[in-house]
Amino acid sequence: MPLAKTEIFEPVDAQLADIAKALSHPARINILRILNELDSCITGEIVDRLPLSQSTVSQHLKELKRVGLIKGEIEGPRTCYCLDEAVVEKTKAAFTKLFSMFKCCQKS
Amino acid sequence: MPLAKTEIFEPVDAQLADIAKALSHPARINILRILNELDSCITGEIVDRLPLSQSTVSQHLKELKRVGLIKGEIEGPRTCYCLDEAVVEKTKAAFTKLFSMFKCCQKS
DNA sequence: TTGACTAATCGTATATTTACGGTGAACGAT
DNA sequence: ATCGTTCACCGTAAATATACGATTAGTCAA
Repeated sequence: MPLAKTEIFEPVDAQLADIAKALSHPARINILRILNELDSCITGEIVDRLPLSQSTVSQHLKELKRVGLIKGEIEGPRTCYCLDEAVVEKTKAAFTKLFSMFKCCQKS
Repeated sequence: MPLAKTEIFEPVDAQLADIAKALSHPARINILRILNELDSCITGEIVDRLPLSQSTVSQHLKELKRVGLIKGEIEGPRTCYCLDEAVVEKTKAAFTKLFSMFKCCQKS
């Protein structure tokens, strides 16, 4: 992109778009499912469950951490990841609010 | 990306990621809000309301149309866009399902 | 038919994303 | 102190995304 015109838009929309971007790769959604299932686990476990290299998985984890959906705690030579429940709930609320805006979603 | 490894993942996750991608730009969320407010309108009206060029807006409309969230009907020299309510509702349901999966979202 | 208008598409430039192998820092065990 | 393990990060390559101006196809009015 020649220029990130993101600042020009409403902060609400920019934030929603930013989280949507974090969810815009199946591997990252998969990671969220894994962390939800296991409560918490180390990078290697996630790598084992995904058809991606260690470095690629690490990048996806970084992106999820960037928007706050997950948090990582260093435990010796490992890093233990888990969902940030507060952020997950906030994100759910944000999407719920977005969709509740639509007239067609208010009928039902 | 060297190779789109998207096919390797669960279809459910791939579809969710795909729609999230469509929502991953503030301009596109803005367009959805505009269409929801006006019920339907032509490209020019959307261009007037966004700080982007006509061709850029047209690209964003194309992306939203790609995932089905909006539909465009040619009316003479204009194209009239509106939300595809069925798809919007399905999308809402898909996100609701995703978030209802999380343990932390089941407490409340 | 000509001319004005609308909007999709093309071509282009730049930024970002995705993916990988490799490196190195940090830790724990020997 | 050395060695193996783990994983974040670097560099790199290729694909996509974002933005714009210019072009083109289509329609309608004069």
